[in-house]
Amino acid sequence: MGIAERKEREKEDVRRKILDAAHDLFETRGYENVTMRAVADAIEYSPTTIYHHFANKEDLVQALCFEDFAKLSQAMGDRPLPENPVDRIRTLGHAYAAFGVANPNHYRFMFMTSGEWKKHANEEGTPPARSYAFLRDAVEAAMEQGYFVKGDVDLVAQILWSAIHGVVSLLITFKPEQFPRVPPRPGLIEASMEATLHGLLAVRKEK
Amino acid sequence: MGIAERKEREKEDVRRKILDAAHDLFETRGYENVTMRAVADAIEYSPTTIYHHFANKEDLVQALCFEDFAKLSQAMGDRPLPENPVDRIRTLGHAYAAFGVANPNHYRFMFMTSGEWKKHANEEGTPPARSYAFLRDAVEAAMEQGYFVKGDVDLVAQILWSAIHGVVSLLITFKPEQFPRVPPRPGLIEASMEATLHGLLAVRKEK
DNA sequence: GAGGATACTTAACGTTGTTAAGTCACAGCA
DNA sequence: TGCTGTGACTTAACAACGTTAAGTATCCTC
Repeated sequence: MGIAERKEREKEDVRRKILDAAHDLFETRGYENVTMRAVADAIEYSPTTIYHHFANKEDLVQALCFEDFAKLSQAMGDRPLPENPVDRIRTLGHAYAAFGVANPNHYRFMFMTSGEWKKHANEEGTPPARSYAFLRDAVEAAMEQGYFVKGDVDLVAQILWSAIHGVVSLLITFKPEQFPRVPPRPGLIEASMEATLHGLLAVRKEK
Repeated sequence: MGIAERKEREKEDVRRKILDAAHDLFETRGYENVTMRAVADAIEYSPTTIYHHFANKEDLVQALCFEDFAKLSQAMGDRPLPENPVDRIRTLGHAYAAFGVANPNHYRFMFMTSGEWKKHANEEGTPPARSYAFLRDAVEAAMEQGYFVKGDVDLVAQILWSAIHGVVSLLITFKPEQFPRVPPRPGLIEASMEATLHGLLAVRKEK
């Protein structure tokens, strides 16, 4: 009885088309220009069709977002990670920043807009949680091996996350010429990460 | 001939009413619920009236934004700033973070959405530029007095800005229970600022 | 071939930002 | 005092948005 499977597959195809078209629009026209009608036009279906595959726009955009989180955690995990935990944090940070700068519209939606869908971001196994786990593990190792002062692993992971997120989000929010007074300095990403890492290293002199 | 002045004043009053109503809506209902009609309802005028005071919604919201930037730079400058430049950076950071956490919707619009209006953010004398100047001056002093390694003042200022911005923006984007795996650790703001400052201090041990 | 499920479309609703056209009060001049 | 014009404001409408009720068409099942 392959008929049900074929129908399933055809329905899945349309769903895929919708997601791909939405992804494209997202990237080329930005979030505010991803309208249900535009997506429908792109795949040559009526707007109503989308509602047979997604409950509403938020639902569609959440599905898109989870796919992007999966891409992010893949980008963070695919190249071989250094043994040294501090170097590992550096590598992860670079992959994270590169993803954000290369996909500003997706990054904006993933990390810079609130939404009910983020309700499940903290559940183990979801893409956001997996991305965070990469960082957390490295921080834990860095503490165990004496690179960082032993302490609250999540606090340190959040410090590192917010530092790199701060740079990325400023870079994609303000065009270079819109930065207050001075465009972003070249090497800001690296310099910010190095400063934060240095600040966390165990051997340091108090002010 | 006080008539022209009185008319001027009356027009200014309506403009003020619009801005105040929009400000309130912004705070209580969030950006997406600030509609021209809602603002008009709040001040008991027709929606069209707003267009006699502002070119369009973006223009209105830009005016709102510049006012908020003025409040921010006031919040950063009103309490007496410590002499010690590193302490001054701490104080400025706290004021900045407190403003962001207390006014998430305004903060979101000021620092987390791109817009043509930000075109003028880099011009000297504008509120955004003034806020940045506070930080930059402190960094410059910290370098001259030997607290920070002498180098690119703007780079260091941008590192500090992005660090504190990263924390604030994550805090107002993700509800505590939406953080990946673990809610924001208490003291994250302070810990992040201290880590960054330590990382920038002149006396430090390389890894 | 009848019945029914399922994928899709048409047409509409209410809401949004925005604007063309019109009203109305009042200052300035005769 | 009455005419005139300016300018603040309103009414009514437009197109585009997200969303949905109702209808059509296609194809599997019996």
